Amino acid sequence: MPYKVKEVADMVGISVRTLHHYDQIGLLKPESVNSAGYRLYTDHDLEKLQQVLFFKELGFSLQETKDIINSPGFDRKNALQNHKELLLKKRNRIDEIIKSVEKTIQSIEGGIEMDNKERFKAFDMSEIEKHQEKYAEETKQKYGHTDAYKESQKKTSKYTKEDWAAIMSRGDEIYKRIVSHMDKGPADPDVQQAVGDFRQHITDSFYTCTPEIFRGLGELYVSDERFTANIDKYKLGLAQFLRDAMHIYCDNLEK
Amino acid sequence: MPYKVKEVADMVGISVRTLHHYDQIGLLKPESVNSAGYRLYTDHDLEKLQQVLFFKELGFSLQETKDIINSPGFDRKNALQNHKELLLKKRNRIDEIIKSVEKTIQSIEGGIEMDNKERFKAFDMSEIEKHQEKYAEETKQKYGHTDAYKESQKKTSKYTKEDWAAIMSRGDEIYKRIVSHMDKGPADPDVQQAVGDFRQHITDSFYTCTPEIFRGLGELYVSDERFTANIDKYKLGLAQFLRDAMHIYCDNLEK
DNA sequence: ATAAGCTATAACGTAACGTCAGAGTCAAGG
DNA sequence: CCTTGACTCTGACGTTACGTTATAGCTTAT
Repeated sequence: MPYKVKEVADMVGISVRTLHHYDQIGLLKPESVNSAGYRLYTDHDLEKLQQVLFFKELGFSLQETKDIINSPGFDRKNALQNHKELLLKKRNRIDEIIKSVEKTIQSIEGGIEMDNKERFKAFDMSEIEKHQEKYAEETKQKYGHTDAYKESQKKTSKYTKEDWAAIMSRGDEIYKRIVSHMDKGPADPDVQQAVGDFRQHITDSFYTCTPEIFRGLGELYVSDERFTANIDKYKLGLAQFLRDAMHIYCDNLEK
Repeated sequence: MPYKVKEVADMVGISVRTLHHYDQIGLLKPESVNSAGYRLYTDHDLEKLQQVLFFKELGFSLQETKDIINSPGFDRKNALQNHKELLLKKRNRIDEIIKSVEKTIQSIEGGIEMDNKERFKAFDMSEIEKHQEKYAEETKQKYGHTDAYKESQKKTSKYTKEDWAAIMSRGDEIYKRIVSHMDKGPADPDVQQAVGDFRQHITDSFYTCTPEIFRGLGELYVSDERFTANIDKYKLGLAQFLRDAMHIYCDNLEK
């Protein structure tokens, strides 16, 4: 009943290496592994693989795909609706390019010059990219209202003024420690140590900070200017630096 | 009148780095460069860029694209016809995927299982890939340069100055050895031995030198005066002598 | 029991750029 | 005339999503 790598690979038209890779980065881990270490995929895994291929077709990176389909708020049906819309846009783009090809042929035949705006407007991806970003943003926001959020609400509701002060001071200390090591780059052991402490601090004070959430948090620090401004008060560029360091930290966790 | 990098980049919706890259690999070099080293693109360059983007859209690698559009037999109009066909296939593929998405939605709503063949057949690329290969093959043949050319490009691209020096010196040595035996005629064993070494040298340094290619090369040495002149620098008449010796060598191989 | 065909991990390679760093260029405004 | 900000250059290392190769263990049919 379970499928081995090559069976899956042949069935869906991808390489064995691709499946290995997806396993490695934690995007699609087989439901089980036998005693010899062979990966065994179930129908459920294939369903997930289909999802992955949809996202891939639409130009999402594997990391984004992973973040989206693993987020607690992920709604498969809603995702598929979104896919359909994006695919329609993609088709429109191809139609535009086809028109552009036809026009170019005509311009050759008729000896007519084509102007440059005309020549390149069909390649425009901004519409599609916008939709993608919106989509990614949407799903990210959704999980702001999930378990982590609830847990946080519950914990913080009981905090006294003194508790808050302690938490803020601890955060302050960690930020400053990171700033003091900034010159050594985001991958530096001391920085990574501090980043680990930071994650623990969040888990202790607010909610269970999973690697996924932690990564998302890092992204937020650069994408939301309110966060950026607040963090950069410690040192200009800290937000970006922190995001990078958190990213590296999460990457290392997965290995 | 000429455009600078950023102007082009903004006009077509790609990055400056991409243009740098295309220049670097020789895919799209600007028509001119000013005294400060600034790249200056003309309308003609933009036309070529449009071609490149078409090929890119269709999934050709930059190397393939380069080979195709630089080949003497390249016919722009014919290429565009081909593009149109491929784009139509691509659109069909997207239509299939859209159908697949719809079916998946239905299967969720209806609680119906979708079987695995069904699930993945839309992602199939074989049709498109086949067309691409056919296309690439077609234009390649027109050129006459085949795999040997490609192999040579690949090998030689990695050579350092030292490598080149070694190769040239080895060729030099072989030529001189042949000259030293010229009085004994092209069929002489020592000459034939040297000719064999020469063929091996070509295979090692450039491309798999089959007997057919080797024979053709010999012909080239007398038919193309640039080759003749170069070889006759060692000794007047060497080119003709070498051709004869290579001819005999190949005849002997076939027996 | 042995070959053929599959599996594993590890590690290096590749394509098409992205992303700095360090330095020169150029047009507009003070 | 000089400065400043936006633009340009050339390296050169980083990244993504795998491809490729090497080495070794497993499994199945003859």
